[in-house]
Amino acid sequence: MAGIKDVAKAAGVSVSTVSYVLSGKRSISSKTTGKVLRAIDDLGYIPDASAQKMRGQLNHIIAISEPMHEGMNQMQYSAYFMQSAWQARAAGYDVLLLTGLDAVADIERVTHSNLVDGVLLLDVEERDARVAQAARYHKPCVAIGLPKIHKDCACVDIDFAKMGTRSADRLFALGHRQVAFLRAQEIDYARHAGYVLLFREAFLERARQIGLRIFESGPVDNATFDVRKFVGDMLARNPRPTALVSQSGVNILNLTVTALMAAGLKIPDDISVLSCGTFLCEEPMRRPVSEEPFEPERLCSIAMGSLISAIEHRQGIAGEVTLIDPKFIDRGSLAVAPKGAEISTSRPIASARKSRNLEGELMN
Amino acid sequence: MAGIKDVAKAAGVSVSTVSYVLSGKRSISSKTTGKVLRAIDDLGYIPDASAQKMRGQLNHIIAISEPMHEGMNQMQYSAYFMQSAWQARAAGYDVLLLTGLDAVADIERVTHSNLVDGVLLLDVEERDARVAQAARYHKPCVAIGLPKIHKDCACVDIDFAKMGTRSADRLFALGHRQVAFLRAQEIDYARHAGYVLLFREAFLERARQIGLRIFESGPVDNATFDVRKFVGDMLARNPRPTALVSQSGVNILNLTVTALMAAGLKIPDDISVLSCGTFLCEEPMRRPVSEEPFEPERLCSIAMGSLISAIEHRQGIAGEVTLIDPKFIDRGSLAVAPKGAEISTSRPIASARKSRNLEGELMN
DNA sequence: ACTAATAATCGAAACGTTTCGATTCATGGG
DNA sequence: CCCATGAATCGAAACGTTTCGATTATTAGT
Repeated sequence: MAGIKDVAKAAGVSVSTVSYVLSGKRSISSKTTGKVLRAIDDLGYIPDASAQKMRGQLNHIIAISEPMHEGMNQMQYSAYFMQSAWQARAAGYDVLLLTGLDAVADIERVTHSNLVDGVLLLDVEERDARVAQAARYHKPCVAIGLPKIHKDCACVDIDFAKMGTRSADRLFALGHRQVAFLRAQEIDYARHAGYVLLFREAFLERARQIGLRIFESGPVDNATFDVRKFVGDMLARNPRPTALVSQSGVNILNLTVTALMAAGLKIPDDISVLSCGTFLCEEPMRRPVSEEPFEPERLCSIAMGSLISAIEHRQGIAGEVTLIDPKFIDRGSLAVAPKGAEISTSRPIASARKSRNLEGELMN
Repeated sequence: MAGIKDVAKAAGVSVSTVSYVLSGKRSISSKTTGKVLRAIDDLGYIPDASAQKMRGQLNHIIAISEPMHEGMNQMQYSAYFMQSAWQARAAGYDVLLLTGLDAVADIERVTHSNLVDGVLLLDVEERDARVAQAARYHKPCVAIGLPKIHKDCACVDIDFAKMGTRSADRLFALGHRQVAFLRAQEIDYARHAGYVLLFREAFLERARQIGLRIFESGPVDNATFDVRKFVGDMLARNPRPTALVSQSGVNILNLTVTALMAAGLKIPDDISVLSCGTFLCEEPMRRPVSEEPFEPERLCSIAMGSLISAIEHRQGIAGEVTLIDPKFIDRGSLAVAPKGAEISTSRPIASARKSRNLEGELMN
């Protein structure tokens, strides 16, 4: 393998001259520059990354920590990871993936051994050890997510609390007063995934404040959840909910939507549906559903940007929190609450076209 | 950051003694060993990876190359990648992901700059530049896949040619003579994905040899493929195919199976279904289908094993080819060819009456 | 008690860069 | 013609390890 010495020899100059040609930190005559560049090209010289790093140069490597855990949503998982990798690459950084179960140890290993320039934390939970221990890394560190303890780590996330408040308000403004709430998977609450908890809490709290009556689903498990029962119970209520807010994954939501339609309800005329803190690939949905989505691309872009800026300007970012406004995607599954449904369940739901027409006329 | 000098000072020994304690390459008295280990622990010392690498030590980093390309199957993509990362980690290696579009340049960069100890190539195509250029890397390199030119690179893959032959034989042995063949996505043939071509070629060739009549689908595009037409055309043939071999993805296959069942055909009594070179997540399938699957886990395990062995024993593996026997998963969708169907299509297809009606409908 | 072997430890060179300070050479102002 | 300035280049130190050869301390064999 050709080293800088070989280049120097081939070009008939000293080692330091070659280095200065490459870094441009001192002026070099154009004649010499030419000779050196030609030699570099001839020999296919590429500087040794380790030697450079030893001299305090940047590696242009970023560690991404995403420990594998059970019930992990593969799609969602790779969405964040791929986005981050892509963003990093666009900025000239390579990505070292850490999936080990003892994440803190892994991060400490790669930072202390000076293998990476910075760290990005994915899939962080409400009480995340990786974030809590960030001070130990001695390298810039950014998390996507907002754990309780985050004073030693920069955090970037969607403002899920605002999302909860806003969703309650949104339905209220449309006249809904009875709202069904479909929980996320139980396992996500159990592992204290921040976004799940933040949204639910804020949503329920706001609902209470403004007088939205909530019918919350039982625990959800993708494999065993009984959608028919949930929908049955929901429609049996009096007064019947006129809107459904879902935190659940695309599969369960799709089944639920299908069941609602099978029960003769039209979306959004008879029932509004809103999915929050989710990532609906359009494809498998029976009917498009409006949502306040995850935004892996935007989040990763912001996080990676601030991480790289911290790295390159060698300035700390510990404790910085960036919450971005949730976005609303209108797929037409939200509408004004139907008048009839609030008063009594003994009326036909929507099975008859007439009744809906009548309602429509009455509302004019 | 504590360095080896600090440890030496704290333990009251020389730098080289500390190094020997760590590497165990010379005998050190247990008293000294104790002092040194305590100092290391106190200071939280972790050796600088760059300095070690400069002395010719291994990095324990493996580059995984998986260029992003259009129409990439996210699920399948991450399956291989995650498996590899997992296997690497289990062997004490971290993983550097290269997704850039100019893959050869990226690999050359990380190998020449001595950033990684070896390279794993994923998603390789029949004429894969990364494999063809493997000689330039000067580091051990293993590909999952078997391109035409592979003399400078070790290759690990399922024996898709054997899979093709065996599938033809399997159906023949069950008495099938008329077989429909559902192609993979056109884009996969177009980019010369090796497995797709190898399987199809071997399957069709063997079919010709033993006298299997093949009805091949038109070009498939996940977004636009007309499943109804394909199934309609297939059932309209005389004699009607008694088996379906599919190279297509799970979505199209599922639709096809659904259409077949809707047409009144029972699987496997009226028609056998076999999926080859696929990765059927059970969940979304309307009916389980027997398959000769991809085996990401096995493949990655073998590939990573031989890569790491080459790295650690510093011995070349260029040109080594490992083809593993395809596996057959019986999900009960294969059966002996129905007697009637072979002779004439004027006979009822299934045991039932409405099948003719449906045939008629489909032909409209 | 003396030598030979072995165990334990140390000092210094080497790995491939970057960068500081020193040196040389040309240029222009007085 | 001399000195000061700046451009172009060089030599050597430094980064944090590993490892070689040398040195000293210990043990065993006679």
